[in-house]
Amino acid sequence: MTLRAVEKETGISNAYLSQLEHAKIRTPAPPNLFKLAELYRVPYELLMELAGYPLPKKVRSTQESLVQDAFAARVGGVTKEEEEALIEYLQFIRSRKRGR
Amino acid sequence: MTLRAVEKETGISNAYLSQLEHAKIRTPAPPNLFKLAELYRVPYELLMELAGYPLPKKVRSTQESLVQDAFAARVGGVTKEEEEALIEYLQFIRSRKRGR
DNA sequence: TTAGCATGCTAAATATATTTAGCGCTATGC
DNA sequence: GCATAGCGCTAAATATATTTAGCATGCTAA
Repeated sequence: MTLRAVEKETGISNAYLSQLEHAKIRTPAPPNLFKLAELYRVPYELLMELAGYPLPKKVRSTQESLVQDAFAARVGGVTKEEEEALIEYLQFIRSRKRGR
Repeated sequence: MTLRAVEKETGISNAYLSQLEHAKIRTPAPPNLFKLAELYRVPYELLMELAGYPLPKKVRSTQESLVQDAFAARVGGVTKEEEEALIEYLQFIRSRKRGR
C-alpha cells in the first residue's frame, strides 16, 4: 500500500507514516497503533508491547509468543518445516532486493 | 498522600500530579497510568479506558464492570446490604466535608 | 513571634508526537 | 517530448505532555 492509501484508511498523515517507517518516532500514540493494527491485521497488543507500553496482566506474555500469534493470525498454524522454508524464502526476497 | 510522596513513589513530578488532579491533562501517557494504577491498587485497564485509549479485545468490557472490578479488588466481594451501607457512608463523608 | 520547612500550585521551559506545506522524482497518457 | 498526477520524503509549524523553578500559604518548633 502507498503511504497515501494508508493515510486515507487510517486518517494518519502520510508524512507521519513515512517517519514511522524510518524509525523517526519512538512511541506512536496507542490510537495510531490501534488503527494500523486493524488495517494490517496484526494484534494491537503486539504493537503496544513493541512500542514499550505496559500491558494489562491479562494479555501479558512473552514477545516471542506475541510474534507467533501475529504470524499465526495471518497464515494459520505452521510446521517447523514450513517455518524453515518461509525463512529461507524471506532471505531470498531480501537478497534479491539488495542485489538489484 | 502528598503530591511529593507520590512523586517519590512513582517518579512523576508533583507539578504534573497537581495538573492531573485539576484535569489540565487530557491523556496521560500509559506508563504514568501504570505507575499510578500500581500505587493506588486500581486496575491499569480501567485508567486506560478512562483516558480514552483503545483496549485489547481480551480485556475489553463495560466501564461499569471495570469500576466494579476496581472496587472488588480493594474490598473483596460485597453484598447488596453492604453496598447500601457503603454508599450511605460515602454520602455521610461527603456531606461532612462540605459542611465544614 | 519568628524561622524553617513542607505543601499545593502555576508559569515558563523542554521534549516529542503529529500535521502542513511543498520539493524532487517517476511513470503514464496525450 | 511534455504535461500531469501520484509517490516518498523532509523541514518547519503546531499541539500537547512533562519537567523545572520558584512563589505563597500554613504549620510546627524554638
